[in-house]
This record gives sequence, structure tokens and C-alpha cells, in this order.
Amino acid sequence: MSLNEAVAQRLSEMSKLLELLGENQFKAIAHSRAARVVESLADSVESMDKPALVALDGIGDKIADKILEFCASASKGSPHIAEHEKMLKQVPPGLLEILDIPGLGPKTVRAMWQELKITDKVSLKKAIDSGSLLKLPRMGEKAVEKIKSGLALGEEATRRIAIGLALPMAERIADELRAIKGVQRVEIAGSLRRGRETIADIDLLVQTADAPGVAPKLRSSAKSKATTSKSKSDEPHPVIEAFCSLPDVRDVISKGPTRASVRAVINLHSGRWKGGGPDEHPKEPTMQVDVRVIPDRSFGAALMYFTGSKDHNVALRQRALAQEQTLNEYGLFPEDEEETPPQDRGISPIASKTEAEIYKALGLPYIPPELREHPADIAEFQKAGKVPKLVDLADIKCDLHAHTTDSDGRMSMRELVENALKRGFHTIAVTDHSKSSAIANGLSPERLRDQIKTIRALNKALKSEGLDIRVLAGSEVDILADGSLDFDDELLAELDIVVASPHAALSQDPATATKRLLKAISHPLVHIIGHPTGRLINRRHGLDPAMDELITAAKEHRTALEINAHWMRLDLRDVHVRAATRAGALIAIDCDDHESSDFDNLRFGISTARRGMLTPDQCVNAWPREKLLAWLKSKGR
DNA sequence: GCCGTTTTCGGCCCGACTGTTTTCAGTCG
Repeated sequence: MSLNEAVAQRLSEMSKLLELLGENQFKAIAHSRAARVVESLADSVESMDKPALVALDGIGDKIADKILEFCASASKGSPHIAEHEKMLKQVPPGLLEILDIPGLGPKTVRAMWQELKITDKVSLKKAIDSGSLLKLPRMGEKAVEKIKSGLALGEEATRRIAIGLALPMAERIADELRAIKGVQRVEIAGSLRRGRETIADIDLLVQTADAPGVAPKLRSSAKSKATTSKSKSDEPHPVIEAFCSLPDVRDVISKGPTRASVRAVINLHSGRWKGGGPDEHPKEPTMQVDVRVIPDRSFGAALMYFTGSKDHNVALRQRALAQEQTLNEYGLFPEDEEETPPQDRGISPIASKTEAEIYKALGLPYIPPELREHPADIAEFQKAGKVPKLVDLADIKCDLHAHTTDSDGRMSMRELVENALKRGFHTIAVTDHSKSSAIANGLSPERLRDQIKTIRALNKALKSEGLDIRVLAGSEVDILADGSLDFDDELLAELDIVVASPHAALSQDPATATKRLLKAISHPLVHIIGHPTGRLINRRHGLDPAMDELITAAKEHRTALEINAHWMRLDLRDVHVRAATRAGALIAIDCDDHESSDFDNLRFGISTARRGMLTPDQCVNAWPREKLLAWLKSKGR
């Protein structure tokens, strides 16, 4: 765990402890917000002083002191925050686990603790079995059943799933929804649309002509004066019913007129990394899927609302209030003193149909979903009057990191070329492993020399066939533990492209890792640093180098840092791409192809790049061939 | 605890759904 993650974890836990202690809820919210801010920082908090911390949106005087206290004590080998320790002594630690059970919040858990002396999952189970749990206010049979199934779900309920598993699942369900009668449009929202590397739940929006446009509760309360039975408008929409009975749905968590939440089965991949592997998933892993039915006229407002992020939404709503308007998932409305929401009083929205018109009405340029994370960005976009033109899938014209059957790939060189042609690439690089990667059948110097000859001949053949594609002779050369490279300079100089990557010694301490990677970045023959940290999402933390130093060196030496597009890697990660983009360093987005389907991972690399605000001019894969070749040749001279 | 195009004090986004209630608190996103 990096220092930032450790600080974020403490702050987030402090937020929960504050809630359980019944303290001011806004104080708790402030702590969890500060945790999110620290988590998404590119630089280590270690390198920041108090003014730098306080300058961050969401971190003030008090929390800055706590972060500094943590850093100072960490350097002495006993990282802690005194206030956090103090609260931990007041709250039984088992309560935090109970708080993670879906459907249980701070009020209920606090009541369990205070009234029934429940302190952990064991005493909770006892209270369920003895029936004493029912003594709590607002606690009935159904609530108890819900807690029981929540207990059975265990950690699964809170685990975040890699985007590479969640997106195909969301797309499959979206297709199934599109097949339902009356459905006009289905969109994926939430963190999937923002392209985050891991996903907690899938949000889907369905547009139908007959979706209710006003709050059902209001209508029902009006009608319930006449009758106590459920009115027709309280019944779930037919699309909601159809969704809840899809074959992959295991549990219906909630189901109302316009929305439903279910747990549905995740299909694991069978490829190189078996989708997390059996050790990390229960036998039939599930994740939560939320569906909401929306009418055409408020689709933009709903899409915006359910795309988030939460912090982005809150900031937009505050903006709306500042200009005497109110923003909800039905649209942007003029603000007044009435208690009934504007959409329920027949008031026309100022904007609601598309996201673009809502941003415009708020005096903002359109903000792409990938950039809807940090509220502080909004003011910047407004000041500039525009958002940078982010790199897009269509901008990518080459892949500079790919393997063949010569090492551990499953494609022949010809198959590699066919895949590249299919995607309209002008260039594809063959970068098989170097000799130290024995397990990946790394090439010896002799075999690499042979491969170079093969590639030269292939280029001639392709030209004579009239195919406009260039195959680059390259290597994914190991960066050894001390930062030296796995092939000597003489051999590397014969190559068109050198991708240098760390594969072993991935638990080095940060200082050693920084030195190691700096050595590779400044090597005159290295063009790209492949998967710079070697992390695997949900599986291996990888190296934790001083990223600001790496970025500075990468800019100086015009060495590109790779975004490895495989969804298990996404390395560099988004916040580091952002820092690199800001600093003006070059970025490569490569698929590290081992089989044909790996080319399809490019979209995940693109999401990460966009979240890092990468523009085409800083992305070497978006350059025309001549510019790319000139850059490759410029190194080593 | 944080924050300020009205504020250095007094606010802090807004609605759906559930399960328990006779009108709403708690949880979630």
C-alpha cells in the first residue's frame, strides 16, 4: 500500500467512526471527501507541505495537520493519526465490518451497538438467532432477512471489479434490454462511462416513450386519499419487470416503478489472466446492476446525474443554486421556495434533454465523462471556456508493443500484421521478450538478430503486396533490478524500437525502484517504458516509484511512458497520466498484444488516457508515420 | 470539518425505494 492509500484509508475509516460515534455528519462527510482527494493525487503526500495540502479542494487546516502527522510518524516507523487511534478505542472494531453490510447504515449499526451491545458479526448473528434484533426501532422480519443475506454475501458486496470484466457484462445486459419491447435507447452510465479502472456497480439507463416523468410517490399520495390499495402507477414499469427476470439475475435487491437493483452473475474471462482467477472470486461471482427507466425529455439530465461522479454532481448542483436554479435528474429548473419539486408542478426545465444543453445552461463547456471526477477542474474548464480535445480511439494509428509466437504470443507475425491492418494502423511493432524472461520464452541475442532479418524481409514482401503498413523490429527488453537492460547497447542499436519494462523484482522499495526506472528512462536507446510499475489490478501492487521524478526525466529524454491497455494492468494509471500530461511528457498507449483479442483492450487504455487528459499531440500512437519514425530515429544519437 | 461572485458564520444536493409506520426515517447512489 502506498502512503497515499494508507492516508486515504485512515481518513475514510475516521469518517465511518465519526458516524458510528454519532458526531456531526458533515464532519464525517468532510473526512470521506478528503480521503477521495488524497487517493486521486498523483504525487505522494509525503512531498507536500501544509500550504500545498490546504490548497487542495476539500482539505482544510485540520485535515492537513492530520495528514502531516501521519507522514511524520510514518517516517519514524509508526504511522498513525492520534485522533484516529482515540476513536478506535471508543468504537469496537467489529462494528466497521457490520457497517459494510449492504442496507445497514450508521444509524442502525449505532443503535445495535448502544441498545443491544452488538460489537461484531458474531454478536450480530447471535442477536438474529435469539430474535433480540427485532427489539430495535424500525426493525422487522424483512429487515432481519436482508441483514442475513448481507452477512452471507461477505466481502463480495464491497469488492470493486476490473473494468475489463464489468464492461462486457454491462454491454451484454444493455443488449438484452434493447431487445425488450418499447425500449428506445439504453446507455451505460456510472463509473463505467467515466472509464474508471475498477467498478463497484453497473448503472444502466433505459429510455422508453411511456416512462413516468414525475415522482411516483407524489402521485400515489394524491391517489391514496381515495384508496389505500396500490395504484397502477406504483407498479414497476414493464421494462423493470423484464430486467428483474433476465437469466443472469440472481437476487432482486429493490424494485420500484422506475428503478431496480439486482445482483447478476459476472462472466469471467478465460484468457491469459483468468479474470481474477478462482482464488479471488467465489464460485459464482455477482455484482450489483442498477437500472432506471427514463422518458425522452429528461434523458440528458438523468444520464448526467447517473454518470456522476458524486462530487461532480454536488458541485454542479451548487453551481445551479448559485445562479438561482435547481438541478436534479429531471432537469435544470428555476429555483423557487416551493416544497414540491419543480418537475411535479408542471414547470418546464431550462435544460433537460441533452447533457450538452445542461452544461451550457450552467455556463460550462461540455465536460466528457472521463473528466467528471474532480470538482476543482470545473472552474478551470469554465475559465478556459473549453475542455482540451482528448485522444480518441479513432486517433490511434499504431501499436508499439506486441508479441508473436517467437516468445509468449499466440500470433504469428503475419497474424499480427493482419490485426493491425484491420484497425487501420500504419505501423505495428514486434516487441518480443528478452532473454531474462525465460518463462515467457524470451529471445536470445541470436534469435533476436534472426527475427530482425525476418522483419526486414516481411516489410519488403508487404510493400510488394501493396499493403501500406510498416512492421518495426523491436524488443520488450527487461529492465533488470539494478536498472540495466537485458541486451547490450550494440544489439539494441540495431532495433527500430526499444520498449523497456520491469518484469521481476516488483516489490523493491520506492527509492530503489525510482533509481532503477530513471536509469532506463535516461538510456539513450530506450523509446518507451512499458507498464512502468508492473502492477496488476486487484492482484499485485507493483513498484511505487517517485512518479514526479520519472515524469521529469521522461520529458527531458523524450522517452514515452506507456499506458498498457490491458485491463488487468492499466499501467500507467490515470492520475499519473494526468501528471505526465501536465508536465508535457510523451505517452504511448499500447495493447501488449499476445493474441488477437488483446487489440480490443485499446478502449481501456483510451479511457485511462482520457482520464489523464491526454491530447493526440502528446500521444505517440496518434502521430503520422513520418513523425513517429523521426522520433524513433532521434533517440540514441 | 470545509468553504465563500451573499457569507469568516452558517450553511452543507436531491430523489427513489424499503420497511416500518399511520406520516417517515434510514439507506443508497
